[in-house]
Amino acid sequence: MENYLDQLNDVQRTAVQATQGPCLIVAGAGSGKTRVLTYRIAHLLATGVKPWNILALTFTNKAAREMQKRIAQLVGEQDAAKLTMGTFHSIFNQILRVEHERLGFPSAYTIYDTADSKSLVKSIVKDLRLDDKVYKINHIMSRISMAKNNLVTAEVYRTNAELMATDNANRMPLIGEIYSRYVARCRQSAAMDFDDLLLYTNILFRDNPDVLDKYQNKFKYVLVDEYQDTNYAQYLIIKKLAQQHQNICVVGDDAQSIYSFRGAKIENILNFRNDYPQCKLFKLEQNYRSTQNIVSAANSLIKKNEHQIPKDVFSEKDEGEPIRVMAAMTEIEESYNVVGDIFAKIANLHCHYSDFAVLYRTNAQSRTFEEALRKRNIAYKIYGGQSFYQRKEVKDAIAYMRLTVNHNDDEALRRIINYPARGIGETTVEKIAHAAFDGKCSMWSVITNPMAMEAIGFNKGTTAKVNAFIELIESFVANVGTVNASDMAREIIDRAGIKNEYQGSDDVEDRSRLENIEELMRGIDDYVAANYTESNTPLLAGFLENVALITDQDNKRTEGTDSVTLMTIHSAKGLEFPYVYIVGMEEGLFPSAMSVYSQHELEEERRLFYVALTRAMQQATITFSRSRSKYGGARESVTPSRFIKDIDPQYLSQMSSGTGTMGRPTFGSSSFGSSSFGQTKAPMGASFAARQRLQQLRQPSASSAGIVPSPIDKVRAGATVLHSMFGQGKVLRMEGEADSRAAIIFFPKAGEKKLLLKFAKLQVVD
DNA sequence: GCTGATGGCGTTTTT
DNA sequence: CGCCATCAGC
Repeated sequence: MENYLDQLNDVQRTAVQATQGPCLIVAGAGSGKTRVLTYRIAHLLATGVKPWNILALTFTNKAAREMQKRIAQLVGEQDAAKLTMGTFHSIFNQILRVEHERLGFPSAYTIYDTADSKSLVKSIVKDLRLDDKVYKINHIMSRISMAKNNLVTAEVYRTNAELMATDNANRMPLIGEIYSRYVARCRQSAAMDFDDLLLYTNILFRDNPDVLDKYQNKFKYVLVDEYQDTNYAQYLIIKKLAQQHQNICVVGDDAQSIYSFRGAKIENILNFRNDYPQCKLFKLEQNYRSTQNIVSAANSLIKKNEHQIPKDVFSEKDEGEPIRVMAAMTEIEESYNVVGDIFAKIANLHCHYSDFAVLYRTNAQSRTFEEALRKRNIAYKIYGGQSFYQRKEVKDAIAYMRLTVNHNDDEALRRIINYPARGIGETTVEKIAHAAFDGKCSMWSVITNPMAMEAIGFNKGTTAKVNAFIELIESFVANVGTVNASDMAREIIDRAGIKNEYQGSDDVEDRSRLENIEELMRGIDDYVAANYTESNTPLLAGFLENVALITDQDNKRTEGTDSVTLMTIHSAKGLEFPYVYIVGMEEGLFPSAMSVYSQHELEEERRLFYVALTRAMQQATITFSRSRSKYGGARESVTPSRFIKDIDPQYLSQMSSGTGTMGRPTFGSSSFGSSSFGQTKAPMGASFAARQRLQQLRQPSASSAGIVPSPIDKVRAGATVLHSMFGQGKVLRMEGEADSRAAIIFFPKAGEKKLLLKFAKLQVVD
């Protein structure tokens, strides 16, 4: 502990020691950002600052946990546990639970997740009898979210000329109205969405100077990680909290700001020095992660951006290899090249599967790589996709718990009032919802109010069914304040009969649903175990307080297994791998986003590419396929990424282009991918290209020499070939075994034809 | 209520 | 091209 300062380089050490006053730490990729942050906190503690006076904010639970762990190693569990450390949302959620009265919310308010919000917006659009084809739910949600992130309340929204003009131009003049109703319905349901946690914190501090003062004095030292990712609401909270003591330290890297689509404002970090003119600026420029070549290549790329804090990231590691650029004819070949390369490295270099990462722009791009990895029996894990808490069965179970704790939670009620099916149909639910709307109350208040129910005029059967539902929930309520969360949750699951839906089925899906419910129960058990003391019985309400803020980003089940990582570049931020493949790099990072970038978007795409490159420690490989077009299909007139040419060529490999499938592409000229297949109607051109493609499949390119594509891929590629060869023919489906299949092709003039495919050799059968 | 057809639409993701 | 949501129809 006493020599912890020796474990830092000069800049890091000064940054750690500059504890007083505002401080901006610009941390280049791989420069030991987390290290500085944790040591800084340790140093604060060592110099006598009390742990409860320190607030440290992160963006993900994972980052918070990681930091907590590392601080505990430095200063011990005791002190580390007394720090206020966590995500923005979780910390301000905690504060709002305490100060709820100031905002007129009950302390057991529900947190609506994205699905709840979406369903609420949908129901409002329906109430207003608007066309949901015009009023696109996702668009409305992002407008509302954007407004909240910028602290624009519904009233302000509706009086803001610019916002209204935009909505009018988009033929959605009533978004302001939807926003108002959304806010009202959330209130009636005693619910906050994710954005509300930040918005209401701002309102709390704005309207209650005494409360603000209390927290300003509690948090004498404020530290923020990933500052480049803060949005306006977060920015303002931090600013207010730090106003009195001015001990605000933000850490981040403007070159890694890649979340503007969800409200992040790179300006926050760029303008920090304007907000705090006396701020001390530290630049962590030594990269401890990557070879010189990777660092230089990344620098040469990011240098092209106008808006940035200039810095000179350098590495003292070996020069290392140049960045490899590999082109392939098809995405299948691309994945074979990459996987073949991984395979060869594992065989030759004695490295592990977990040393490799395949990074792409969109989740959909993982498919071909998954298949290629499976063919080779290489273990892989794929990040992204549905998270545990978003699964239907888990959400259903939690909805029961939510409704038990907060009766007014309309979204929970809607979800389970007829689940498992108890004969309460949609019509009934809509009638209740309307009555709730008219009465400005929650749906629960309607169904538990005999007069209201009478007024709607349900028949006996329906009334009985609704009453049975009420009784079920009421029976939980009796115990929810005394029985511990585990037992309570078990009682709810059993009595609600959720498991019956899946029990006894031998469908794998149903099995996994049961397992997920068990997993949820174990999670609640863990919560109880972690919070149990003699004087404190952890209740269900306590578990629910945070459950919406939990994600399973770092899943225990996949952690530690030796496997290749497949993920989007976005989710790779903060990680590092010896070998990184940045794949699918044609047409920029996002296949359909050709030449649509505004200057800002272009710079963010460049930063994204920068993030991808700087994940690599030993070697980075960029690959792209010449056949990928916007939505599948075969098209050859694809320009290679405009971003590859932003890298200084001296850091790129000059690979042999002997096979025509490898090597550095020719930039800026039509010689690359000049054949116009897919656009042409000339069958000869198409079949020439198709023959070429077949050639590719028969003769694997240099990097994949010795690797024979599996029959399935040949057939799959075969389908593409067929499509190309016969021009207007449409491959309807494939039949038969992998190595000998039939392709059913529909020809507009000749009708259906069956073609036999044997190892990609074609034979017309019918 | 469930199933098949049909049509529309399509980044990145944490909380 | 495929996946999803939605809806008609049993």
